[in-house]
Amino acid sequence: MLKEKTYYETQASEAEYLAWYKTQDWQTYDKPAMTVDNIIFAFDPTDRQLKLLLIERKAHPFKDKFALIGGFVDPSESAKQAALRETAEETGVKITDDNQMWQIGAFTDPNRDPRQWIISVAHATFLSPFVAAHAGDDAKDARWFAVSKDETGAIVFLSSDLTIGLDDLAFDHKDIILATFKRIKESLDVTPDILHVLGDEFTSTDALAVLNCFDSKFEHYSTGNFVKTYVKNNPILMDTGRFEENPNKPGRPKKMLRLRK
Amino acid sequence: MLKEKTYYETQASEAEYLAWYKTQDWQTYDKPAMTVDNIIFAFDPTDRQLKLLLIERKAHPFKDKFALIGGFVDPSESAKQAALRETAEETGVKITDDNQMWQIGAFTDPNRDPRQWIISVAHATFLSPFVAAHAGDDAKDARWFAVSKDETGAIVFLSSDLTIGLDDLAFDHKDIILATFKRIKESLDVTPDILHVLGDEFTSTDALAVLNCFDSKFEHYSTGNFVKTYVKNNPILMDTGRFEENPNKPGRPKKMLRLRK
DNA sequence: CAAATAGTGTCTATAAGACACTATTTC
DNA sequence: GAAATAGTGTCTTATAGACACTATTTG
Repeated sequence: MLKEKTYYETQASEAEYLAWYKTQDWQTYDKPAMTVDNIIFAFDPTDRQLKLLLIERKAHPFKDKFALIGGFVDPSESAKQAALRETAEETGVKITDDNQMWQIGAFTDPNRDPRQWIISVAHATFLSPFVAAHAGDDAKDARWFAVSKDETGAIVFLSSDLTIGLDDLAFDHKDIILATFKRIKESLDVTPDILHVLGDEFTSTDALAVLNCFDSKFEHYSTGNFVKTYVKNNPILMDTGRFEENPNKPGRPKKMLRLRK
Repeated sequence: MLKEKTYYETQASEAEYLAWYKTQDWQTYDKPAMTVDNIIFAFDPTDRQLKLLLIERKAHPFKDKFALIGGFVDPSESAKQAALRETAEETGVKITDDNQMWQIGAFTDPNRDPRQWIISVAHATFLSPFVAAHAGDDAKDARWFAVSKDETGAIVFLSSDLTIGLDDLAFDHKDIILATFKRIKESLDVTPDILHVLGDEFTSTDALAVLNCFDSKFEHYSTGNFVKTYVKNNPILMDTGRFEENPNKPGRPKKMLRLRK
């Protein structure tokens, strides 16, 4: 028997090896279930704020806690394909631009789920357009939370009648979200893909509002310096030449910008 | 039956739910096998070059191709713990500093392994000290390759009698290595953890040699400008006040630098 | 016209990089 | 002293950010 294995592994052709491999009944290693969790960001045009989609869990474990959107990965798809599928199912939005979804990483602590060995590959999604949230089967509620910071600088999520902190989240979603914010912040000057939440064209004011959620250096930035640094000199943003239509507000018309390809 | 499930999921306490959960015979989702692949970098003091550890596969699939060090993840450990264990097994070096190993990401294309559904969580390791390579059971050979570039700028790996390119590697290890180089390059100015391959203390010349493998902007950098930018002004490196011992070479004695904590 | 808002111009401090010059060692 | 190597000083240029000023719109 060992001879046969050695023959196919080292003497036969790769095609022969693979054909033989499928016929064998392998004693396999233990395997984890694989899920994806999706950190979905979008920009709410009503109040011009960056928001994060969370669901309130209906069932144990972590009943009544808020959690990221997630689901199992199918054997025929990659983690990214699963995350894209879940995004389309949950929001109705089909992400087309590859830069609108980043893999953040695999979260693999064997105790991260109290039920069984379940790993999760986290993806951050920069959704556009903004759509209303609706709860699926496993959720009591689904809603958009504005991304904000408390007095101590910790990330908090605000909705009309509820404020939640990272410690209020289910599973290891605190870690996942922290890793996501760290990654987005570190990439901001090079690949500010988070701006995809603003759609194809956007104003410098909205861009600053979004960037400020990740790096407070933008807080005291004038639109003037922003445009100079990120549009005139840098290869990141560009001026479309168009202006905002129907602002319904006083003020000089805003230039529409977009990400360079 | 459905009533019982609903009761435990939504009415019972979480402890009761989990106790009940373990008694159930769940029809599970298909699960992938989970491996780690390890991109192990080290600095060879003999020729003062950054090197990458690859093994030559003894058996199908990808027989005779070079590949990253890898192995299965145990249900009791995280992917990082598995990668640390594999590193210790393969090299004898026990990594202690958390910054010496980064998770690069999960590689989950369902066809990445021709045999079955196997995902891999890639980790980059900045090994120190440098140790000789030795082939394990599944390898015909294990060796250190100097990290270099060909005329077109593509990454190539050099050893005394063999040059291999990314397309010569097994599985999707080309993608894994490309993602690793990209990530290290992007983080260079903020977290140059790759310099851990140099040990606790190192010279500016060696640091430049390592950094140059990831960003060619260091190619025409004088040690003078390097020290000014990365040691005097920046919070990344610092001068230890000591000098290199026994250089056995002409030239002004080299200052020893180290990464700030 | 006042208020609101955004974009431009200008100045200053800082930093990066080029490069000549100095320092220290081996042979 | 010549060759090899590393570190320092200085100059130029580019850029970030502060901030005053200008532009455009609503009411």
